[in-house]
Amino acid sequence: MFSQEILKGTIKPIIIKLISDNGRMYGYQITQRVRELTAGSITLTEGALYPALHKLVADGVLNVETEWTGNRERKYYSLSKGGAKAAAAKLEEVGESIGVLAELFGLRPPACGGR
Amino acid sequence: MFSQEILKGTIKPIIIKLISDNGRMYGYQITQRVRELTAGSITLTEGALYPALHKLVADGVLNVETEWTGNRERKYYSLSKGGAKAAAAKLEEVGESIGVLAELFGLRPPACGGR
DNA sequence: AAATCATACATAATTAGTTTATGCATATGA
DNA sequence: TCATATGCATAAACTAATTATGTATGATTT
Repeated sequence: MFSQEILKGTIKPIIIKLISDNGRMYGYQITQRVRELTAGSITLTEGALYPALHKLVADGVLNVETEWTGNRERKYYSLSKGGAKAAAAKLEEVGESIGVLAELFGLRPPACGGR
Repeated sequence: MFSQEILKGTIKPIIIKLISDNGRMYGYQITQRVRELTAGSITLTEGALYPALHKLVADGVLNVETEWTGNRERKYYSLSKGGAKAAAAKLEEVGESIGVLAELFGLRPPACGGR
């Protein structure tokens, strides 16, 4: 069982990670992809997702382009030029942080040669 | 650089982990131990720590005993009888969650034989 | 002697982030 | 026709953390 409380503070990094990997994505797609990648463990709610996306745009990290497929609106997000550097730094920071937590909680078997 | 935002939602599990490992600890000691174990990466602020401790007591997870060493007050916390089971479950949940995040962020080299 | 730091507790106001609930709109399948 | 899926969005309520204080003692530094 995934602990949703751990998710706090990770939504923006998750968005950045997915967009970094896929070039550009739209909101609904992000929720589906996260569900897929985590085998249902993580569910991003709209109430958390959309404000986070808007904030990333406001902060200049992401760009938005609105497109219409048939009669349906989609807002594609991608890393802004300036945002790409910030995003990479952020991801590294998050990686380190997760590593620290993993170690603190004894989740890194030393035999495995932790990174 | 550790991202404090990742810390959100992990304070109570961290407390539980340390007390599980050490039997009983007092607040200030927990802050010092966490700093030590994480080589300064994680700093628990009092404003987050004490309310969390009080809540764990209120929830019946922890017991408190007040002691005096010289003229200084210490409140030792330990797992309550009922809390031990809940604590173990919580720690497993957190372990899984960190694992899911690690995988999502690509922090688990498959060569290492993910868990 | 005074100031600063370490130990040790605590709370209150503010800020931030999430959940829950709701809303709009189109398309599809039961 | 009603539920489900797609796709966006926001607002109220809740939870949790930061920041800023506050009390008090002991040790160390200036």
